[in-house]
Amino acid sequence: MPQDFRCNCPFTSALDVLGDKWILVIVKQMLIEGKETFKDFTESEEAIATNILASKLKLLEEVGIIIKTKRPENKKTNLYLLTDKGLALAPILVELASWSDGNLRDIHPTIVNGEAMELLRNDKTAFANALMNKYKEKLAATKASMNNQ
Amino acid sequence: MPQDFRCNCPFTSALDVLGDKWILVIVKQMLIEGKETFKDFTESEEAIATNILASKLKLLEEVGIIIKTKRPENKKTNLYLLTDKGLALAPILVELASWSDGNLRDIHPTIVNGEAMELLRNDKTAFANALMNKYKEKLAATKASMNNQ
DNA sequence: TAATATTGCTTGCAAAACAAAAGTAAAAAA
DNA sequence: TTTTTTACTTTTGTTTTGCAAGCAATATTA
Repeated sequence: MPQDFRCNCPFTSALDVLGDKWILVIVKQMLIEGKETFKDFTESEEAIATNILASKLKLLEEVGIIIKTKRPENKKTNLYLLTDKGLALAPILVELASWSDGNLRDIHPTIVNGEAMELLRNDKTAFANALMNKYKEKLAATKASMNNQ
Repeated sequence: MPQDFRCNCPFTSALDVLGDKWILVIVKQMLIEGKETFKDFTESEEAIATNILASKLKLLEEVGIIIKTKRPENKKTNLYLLTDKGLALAPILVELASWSDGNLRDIHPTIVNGEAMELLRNDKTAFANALMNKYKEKLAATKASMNNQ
């Protein structure tokens, strides 16, 4: 199923791809929590069911937000990594968190409010860039370790 | 049903509220296309079904993103207006459109690419602020016309 | 004023998406 | 070589979505 779009509106088209409860949560887990294997995702606090995880990972790969690889020394464990298209979602995630921070605490008082949130509040663009750079470094390290094998 | 949250993560919590195919499309229609009545929404190009529209409007109201009013001279037509909490979604919408612009054209070449998109590309923050200010002016005008009656 | 149209829904039903639990096959570890 | 781990798939519901029709209250037109 090659993604279907409702119309030519850029807002709506983004939601045709990203508009559900899981897609961006998976991207967040990769970008912020460093998850990269099927098992990693099943162990997250959001507790996604394995059948849904499998279908969403497939969709993310089809759209080009992630790629699926393996480390040369391990034939079993798949590695799911963000592409540039996936990394470009960082500013959306940051805006989502910022909106929660400012507008959801009245109906959901236990939303975390740590040091990272302070940084995010202070400069959203810088926060998003930091996330992307950190992930790019990780990607570079992963690639390097693969070539060493 | 008072909104349920999966966990205390600000990213995930935003998606608990906004993560579906319609919520942000309705907000977009209000903020960008100036829609404000039930009929307005049913006539949009995204063609939402009336039962889904009704349920989503209810949810948006419960969460506090919109309010439902009437003009004093018309007892039939409901007016749905964005609250501050709803207006604060503008930066998210802008980031979504920006991501589409830069990352979806390969699989969806007919995404619109007009003058507005150029402005958005040029300065996302300014674009979001302009949207919010324009809507606030409209709100002020609506309120004023109500007091005149 | 009576008939007609409009607005804002609700209801019923089929299809698709989501979810919990269990099962499975290949690879890795003991 | 047995056990465990990883990455799924399958099965069986339940919930959400979507289409079509219906309906009541208000507004408009004749």
